[in-house]
Amino acid sequence: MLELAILGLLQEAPMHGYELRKELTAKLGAIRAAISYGSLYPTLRRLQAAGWIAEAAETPATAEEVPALTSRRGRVVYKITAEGKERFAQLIAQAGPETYDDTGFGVHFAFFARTDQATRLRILEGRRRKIEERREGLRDVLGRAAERLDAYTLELQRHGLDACEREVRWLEELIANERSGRAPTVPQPGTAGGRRDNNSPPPPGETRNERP
Amino acid sequence: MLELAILGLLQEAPMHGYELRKELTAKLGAIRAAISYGSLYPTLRRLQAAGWIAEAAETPATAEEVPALTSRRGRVVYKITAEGKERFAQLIAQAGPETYDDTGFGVHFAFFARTDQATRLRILEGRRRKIEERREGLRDVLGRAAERLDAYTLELQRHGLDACEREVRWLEELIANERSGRAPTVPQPGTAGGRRDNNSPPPPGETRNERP
DNA sequence: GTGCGATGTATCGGTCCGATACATCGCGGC
DNA sequence: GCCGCGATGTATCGGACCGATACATCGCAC
Repeated sequence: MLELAILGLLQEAPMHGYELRKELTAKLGAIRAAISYGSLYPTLRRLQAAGWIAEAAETPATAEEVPALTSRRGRVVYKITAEGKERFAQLIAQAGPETYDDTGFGVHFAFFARTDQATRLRILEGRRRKIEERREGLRDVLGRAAERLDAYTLELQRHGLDACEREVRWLEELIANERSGRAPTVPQPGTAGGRRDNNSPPPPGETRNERP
Repeated sequence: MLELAILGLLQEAPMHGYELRKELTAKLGAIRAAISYGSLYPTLRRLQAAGWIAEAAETPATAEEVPALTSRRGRVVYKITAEGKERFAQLIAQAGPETYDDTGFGVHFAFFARTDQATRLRILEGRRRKIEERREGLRDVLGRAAERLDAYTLELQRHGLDACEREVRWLEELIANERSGRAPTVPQPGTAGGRRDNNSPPPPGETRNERP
């Protein structure tokens, strides 16, 4: 998952580790707390070894000398390679079972702007199926095994069941949008009107994963 | 976390691994998919080595002989020890930062029936604080960084924000319940009346972690 | 009698986390 | 003038947990 997220982000701009973590946190804030450096740096090393990313020269640009002298080992900026872009396209399109768990789905969804419509639909439906299964499991427990469990455990299940039902509805709307119209935004009927002027610029417009 | 969950479950009855996994899945179904055997068995070994749990003789009960002969190595039933109960009480009462992440909170909550009220309150409030922080982070991103992100990413954040707000409300109700009255069930105003005769038997009644 | 799904124990490699360490830079306070 | 401190920045280590895999037994349907 981290691999996919890094390749996706580096496609927008070259970055060094610290920056990458911040962007990752902003983009995936809804689904996970913050990527640990203990995962990030080893993964960067792995991706570099595989040839999917490469060190970009830390451009002094138009800077005068300041030409080292003190050994210089500051930030390491990475950029994605052509092979890396292919790898990203492959990862984003193929759907294993891990594509539908909480984290996997979140990461895939976060890069839907770089995913073609058929794949988007396939992933949304797979996720819906998975959540429906979880929902049925919870209903079973709440129905059949209710008297074996204490009130707190039951309350936890109820809250989980509610979250499942809500997510299924959300997915339904996204799927409907995907099939007919286009804009990824959901109307959100409950919470009054939009809080600002519901910013949906021209729909991201099939940004493809070909080379620019 | 797994350690805490196992200790908690074995306090209800001795069990073997397979059974433990099923119970774990039923009890924690709302917060995680299913515990892997790749975690479960090593953890059982670790707990046994530490003396928190012990192998219970696989009672043939009143069974006639069938006394081995074929080397016999079937299910291994574990039971909790006195030291294990102490360990459980210690783990359940102490709150590190991991107590408030999704999994940690879920496990603690699932054993609230074995937790004293002061600790319950502390954990609920800690969790609320953490979710409020996540919520603020998402609001920031949706407010300030909105134009830098594509429509799908924004929709993901919105959905996450909604989940945060919902969980905060849920926690508020639980906290209020905990402070004044007693029953852990939340009134749930939206979804009509209870689906069955809302089974809250005598409130779990401070089941303490002393020996029975 | 045979295959097949549920029950049951177990290991291995890999991903990711949390703690920790350490170095630099800019800025405000004394 | 200089000192601390928070932000920036790279890096490693042990441990928790997962997913795949292997293998053995039992009961039952076909």
